[in-house]
Amino acid sequence: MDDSHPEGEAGQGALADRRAQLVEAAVDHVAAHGIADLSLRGLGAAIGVSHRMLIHYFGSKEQLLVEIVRTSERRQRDVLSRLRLEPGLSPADAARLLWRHLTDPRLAGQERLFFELCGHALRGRPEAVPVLEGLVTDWLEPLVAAEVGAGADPATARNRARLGLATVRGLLLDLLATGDRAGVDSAMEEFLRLYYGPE
Amino acid sequence: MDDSHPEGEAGQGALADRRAQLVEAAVDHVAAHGIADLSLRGLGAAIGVSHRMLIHYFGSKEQLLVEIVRTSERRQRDVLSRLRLEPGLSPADAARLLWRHLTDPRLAGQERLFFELCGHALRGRPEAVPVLEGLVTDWLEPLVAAEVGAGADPATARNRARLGLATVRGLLLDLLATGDRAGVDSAMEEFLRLYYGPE
DNA sequence: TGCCGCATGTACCGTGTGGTACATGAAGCC
DNA sequence: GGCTTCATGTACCACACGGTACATGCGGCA
Repeated sequence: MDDSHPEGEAGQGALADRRAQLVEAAVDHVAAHGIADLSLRGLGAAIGVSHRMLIHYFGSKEQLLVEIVRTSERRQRDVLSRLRLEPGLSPADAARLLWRHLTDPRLAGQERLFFELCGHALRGRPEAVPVLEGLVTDWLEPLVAAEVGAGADPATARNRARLGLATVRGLLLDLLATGDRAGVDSAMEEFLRLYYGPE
Repeated sequence: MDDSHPEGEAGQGALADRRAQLVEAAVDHVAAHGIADLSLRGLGAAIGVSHRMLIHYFGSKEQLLVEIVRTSERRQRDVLSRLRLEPGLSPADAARLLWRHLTDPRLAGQERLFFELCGHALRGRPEAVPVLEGLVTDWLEPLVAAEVGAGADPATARNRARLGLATVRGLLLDLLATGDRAGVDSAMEEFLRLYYGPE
């Protein structure tokens, strides 16, 4: 068979639906088992298709990986967008809420995948490189806005935002590595004290 | 040939010397090219031996990886131990010096390898798992000691140390991902201001 | 010299991989 | 009913991998 493959960009046919469904299942599997030694056969067996079908729908493993990374990034952003902040919240409490969401054990697989992708991206693995570009810039803009809104001058706001992002990432890595939730939470509280002042 | 392989633990024969020499070359190569898709053949070709020899000296690829990780961790610790601090230095200046050392571009490959190994370790890859154990604990002790020495009570010292470690890691990841040295340095300065107070 | 032990190379094996050719079978359409 | 179209499965290919068997050659040593 030709397998003359379908639309180059996103379409809305049943075919695109099936693609989306497969990539969702793939991201679930990858978040649980890692992306490093993913094989089309193993993935297919796990999500109930033959590896032949994965090639059929995505053209190549490389393309599949690209889609997986894209979807994983989208999920990461969704974590933030699902966070509904009540208007009356202090900045420190808003940060606490965000931290609690990020460290939800149900997200652990996704967070592990994030750090795994960072490792691959730092090595120039093409499907993961886009992660690097969004790694800081994507998150900086809203954080800077929050800082400016809280009264910081733009230069300081940028530094503070970048610092906050880095600290959250570092503590998240600590948490995933050690599992010491109490210890990491305490360190985060210490940070919030330094960052927003006591009380 | 039998290849009845040599000492189970470190010895001092010429054989152990050759092993050490090979693993040093291997770490160099891995720091430059990543460990994810390392193959015995590729590594052998890069460092001038046949893949047969790597099996001969290390027994298996897995054992080689273990040695590579061990040596890479030792190098990481050496970065710290080579740092000679003059006694008169303020804590903030000592931190600045450490930061400058850690972000030396010549260490970039090593730092990338560190994050790459974190990713593998978080997935339970056996050769990398030891990284997780030392990831926080190894560094916490000296940092806590420094904090206590600077007058913090033990509980606060622990939180501050953990926070400092996480922030450094997060900013290091930012630097490797974006290459924006000036931006990351500014964020670090902001952190030092919060952490040690102005001036 | 003749032997031996060890380091190294070459050729090979079985396996798992990404990817392809071809078969099959069900749905739609005239 | 006969035809096409498409999704899916099966069988296969070439390749690179980790690992092994065997050959070769060099240094010490009696």
